[in-house]
Amino acid sequence: MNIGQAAEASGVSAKMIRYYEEIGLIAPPARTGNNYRVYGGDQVHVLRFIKRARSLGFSLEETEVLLKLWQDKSRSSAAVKDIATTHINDLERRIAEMQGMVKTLKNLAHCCGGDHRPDCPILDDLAGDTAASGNHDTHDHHA
Amino acid sequence: MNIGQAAEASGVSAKMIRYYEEIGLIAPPARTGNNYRVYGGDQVHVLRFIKRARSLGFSLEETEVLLKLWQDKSRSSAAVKDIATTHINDLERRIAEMQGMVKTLKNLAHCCGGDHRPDCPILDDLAGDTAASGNHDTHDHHA
DNA sequence: CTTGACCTTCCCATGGTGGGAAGCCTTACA
DNA sequence: TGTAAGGCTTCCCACCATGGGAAGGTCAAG
Repeated sequence: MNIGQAAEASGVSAKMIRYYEEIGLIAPPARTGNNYRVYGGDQVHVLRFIKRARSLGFSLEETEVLLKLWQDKSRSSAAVKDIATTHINDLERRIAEMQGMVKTLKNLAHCCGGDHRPDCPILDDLAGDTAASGNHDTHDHHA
Repeated sequence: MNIGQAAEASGVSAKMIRYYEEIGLIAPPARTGNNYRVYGGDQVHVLRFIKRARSLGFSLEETEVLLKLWQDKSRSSAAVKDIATTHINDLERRIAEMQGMVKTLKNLAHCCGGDHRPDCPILDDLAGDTAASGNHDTHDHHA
């Protein structure tokens, strides 16, 4: 199985497969006489593992640890759970952060006319002219 | 006002101020005889604008557009609102994506014993041995 | 034998940010 | 006056993952 087939079978691009090898995430595969990489079912399985971990938002670093745990038959599931819960917390922190942004932006957008006139509380907020004053230099020439 | 003071006054690091200048986000400031950058209140205002936009998750590209709109006294607030709502949608899409990850992970973590034994549905899922079997440890562990 | 589809390595780009080196300038203090 | 500290300048490198593409080797089918 060449790298192209392995990519197709795993859903990981050939580019990334080479990269994962380069950074030591996966072992260098065998090579044919023409220097082509050759992969087997096991390697594809590993690649799919990586792909799935990435799709759940684990970093490559975390993925590497998970991969080692997966291959370590005497692991404790607690170690895996630790990584997962840490990652969940991280995700939830980022979600909350973004939700804060959304909330603020929705507020601002709600107050913005969205018309042909220049008056815009969104820009006022960005500029630091918070609602209190409300009077940036505008309304000089408006409709 | 040197770059250090401008950084302090705006909350944007000196490093970033130079970078923003390099990519054309802000205009090159005047220089003193010793080649030091000199900033005034206006520039600091611009930097604070950028800082605020970044803190709301706008990309530098979006920030550049917003900055131009801010400085265009004849803008229409609709243009600003468009950018904001697009950004809100983008944020909400990413939030939903991460929430999906969290949901899956919580499920898996909930089913994981988190003990000294190796059986771990999280790894099973990553490995693709998911639902079909489902018989990891079905046995009761003090979950 | 040619054509096209692979494979190889190598370099570059992205988005934002930080780190740090080498060298100049200014200020303060002994 | 000498020196030390700290600020400024430019320049290069690093991160995290991923993609793009060039230059060249190789293989299979027509």
